[in-house]
Amino acid sequence: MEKQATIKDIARALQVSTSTVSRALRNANDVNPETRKAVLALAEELNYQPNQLALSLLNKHTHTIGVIVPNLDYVVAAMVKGIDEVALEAGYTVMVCQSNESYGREILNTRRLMDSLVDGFIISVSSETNMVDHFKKIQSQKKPIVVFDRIITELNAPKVRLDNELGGYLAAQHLIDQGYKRIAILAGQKNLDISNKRMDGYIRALKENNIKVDKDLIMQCDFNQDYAYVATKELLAMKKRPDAICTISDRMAIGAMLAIKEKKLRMPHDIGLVGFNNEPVTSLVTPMISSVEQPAFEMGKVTAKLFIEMMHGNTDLSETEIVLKPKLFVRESSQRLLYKSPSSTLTV
Amino acid sequence: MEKQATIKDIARALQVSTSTVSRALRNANDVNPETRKAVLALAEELNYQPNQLALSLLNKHTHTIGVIVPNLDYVVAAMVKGIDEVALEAGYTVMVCQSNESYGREILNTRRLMDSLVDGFIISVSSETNMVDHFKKIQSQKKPIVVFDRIITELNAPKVRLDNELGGYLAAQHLIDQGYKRIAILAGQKNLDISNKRMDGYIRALKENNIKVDKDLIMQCDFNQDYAYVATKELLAMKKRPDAICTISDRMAIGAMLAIKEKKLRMPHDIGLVGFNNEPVTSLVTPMISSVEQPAFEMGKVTAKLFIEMMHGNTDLSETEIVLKPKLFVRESSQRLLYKSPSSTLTV
DNA sequence: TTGTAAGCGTTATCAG
DNA sequence: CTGATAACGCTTACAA
Repeated sequence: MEKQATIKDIARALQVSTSTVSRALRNANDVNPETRKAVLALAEELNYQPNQLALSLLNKHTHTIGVIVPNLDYVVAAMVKGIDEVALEAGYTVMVCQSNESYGREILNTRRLMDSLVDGFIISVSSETNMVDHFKKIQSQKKPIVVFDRIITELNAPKVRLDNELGGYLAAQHLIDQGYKRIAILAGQKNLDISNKRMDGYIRALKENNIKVDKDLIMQCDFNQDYAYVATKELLAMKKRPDAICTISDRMAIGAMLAIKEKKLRMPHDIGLVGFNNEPVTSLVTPMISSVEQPAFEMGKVTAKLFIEMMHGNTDLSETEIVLKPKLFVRESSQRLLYKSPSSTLTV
Repeated sequence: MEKQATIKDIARALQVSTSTVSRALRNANDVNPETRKAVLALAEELNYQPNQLALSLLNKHTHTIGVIVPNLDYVVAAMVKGIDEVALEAGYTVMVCQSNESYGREILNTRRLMDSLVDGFIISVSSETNMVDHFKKIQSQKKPIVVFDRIITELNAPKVRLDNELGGYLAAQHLIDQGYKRIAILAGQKNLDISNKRMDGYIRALKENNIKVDKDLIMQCDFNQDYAYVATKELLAMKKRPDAICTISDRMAIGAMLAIKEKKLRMPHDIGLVGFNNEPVTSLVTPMISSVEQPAFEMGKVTAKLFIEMMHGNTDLSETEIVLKPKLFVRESSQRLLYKSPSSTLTV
């Protein structure tokens, strides 16, 4: 069982032509039962596996999907798992590459995957990405792209995303309902659609409730915990500090929480907090953090299904945009109405 | 720029043979400068990219590594990131597949990746895996395998792993140092080397300190939080309940913590707890959980390097086993000596 | 310096 | 029912 056996080996051993072997193997109808049996037996014995490379060269497809994601954080991992699930089922293998939030890395990844001749791409862009030339190049070569989660509007491709605007709205509206008046938001980078939309939702909630939008309460910072920590310290140092904070990720919420604890402010009494993603950690910290959940696994599945559909592609899906709904999970960090006093039930 | 341009297109356009084009493209020395210039210019214009499939078919390698992991949890994601880093640098693209802790899925993944003709494999086995036939099949076809993290001793392949025994030892010894007497352990499944080794370390620590090993205090349960929660409840219901618990993952530590809190026991006063992995969550919960750190990113890098070395493969590395050292991070959950009384400094 | 032809593993088309 | 032959895109002797 040294080198993989090929059709030729079988043909030679059986004194027939390669085409006969090929036919026998694929159960074509016009082959002598005797011959077929012999071929099948030998194939089994030699542990014959068709060389996919040769097939791909012939058929021009590899049954492989290139997935490019900015990182493999909790939510993204869940999305990837969803993609994986559906892809596997449909007979596709998935190549996952991380851009590490780097534009350059993303370009490199796309090139590498193109080289590997994936059949198409499923992409969530890096936070640095605001040009799409590298993706358009893919499309110009007729390879389908589906964009998900961090979509990029400039690209003409089917999209699957969360209703981020609604997510931001839900968070802010909830804080308003709880009686908070000066609500700040830790938004992400300016060029991320995902951040802007969540911020839009926040703004809409304020406006609908006739609360003036205060630019000073909008912090555009990096997605991560440390930046959020710093930004929150800034917010809390203001003369008129906010009495609630929306964030667009749980990681940022954690950063904010750390800054809040450092200031010895009590949640939800002195200040309210809402995260985003509904990671398990939100119900592990004290107080537990309210958070907007996105159906990550589901999103992955939907995206992969869309991709498969596109591959089979009769219909034009380029205008398709599937929007999934977020859901707010209310926990301690924002329920001011429930806890009038600094009750000890909050800290176990 | 419709279909990818091929060497033939260039040849036809320039009225030369494909071999000339091929040579010109690869800067072979025996080609007319004029011709070469023309070829290069046209290639550029047509955005010519060599078809890797054809090359692979010819050269029998794809510059692709198949990575199979049981899941994409925090630590694993970090390892994958490390692998990715090194692989990319070395010109390899990585195909990450999750087995979802399923033996069947793992087999499917290996077959798929073999079909995709990856050059070799980097593998961390599923918790269900105790047969290695599917891996031996790979090896019989001369594809290199490097096993990492969850290694499987039955397989004759280079291995990269944590000194799990030491990890377990560190945790238990620390608890002993803190004066805990009845130390339980939540170990993982029996067939996971990783679990057994950590348990061995725990046992060694007890023995070295002349503490009798009590079978009842050793719980073999699944890796996850819920099982750990249940197991801990059982432990705490014993007539002579343990006064400290070692776990082999932070997820399990969290499960244990939940059960402990439910019982209204105080950490570290009434009971000590140590986790494993040093995930960020350990310092976010109250009390903060001591945990054994493994250099995950580093492990990924080392593994990939070993793989690359194996590919270039002159030397026989099959006996190689690289062992990385864990490090204990001591936090509140186990520092009994520091906190004599149920001080409020523990809960913010 | 260039072209021809064979080969990588497979399938499809067309004769026989 | 079976066998040549060409083709997928590329490289590489070998010949010219």
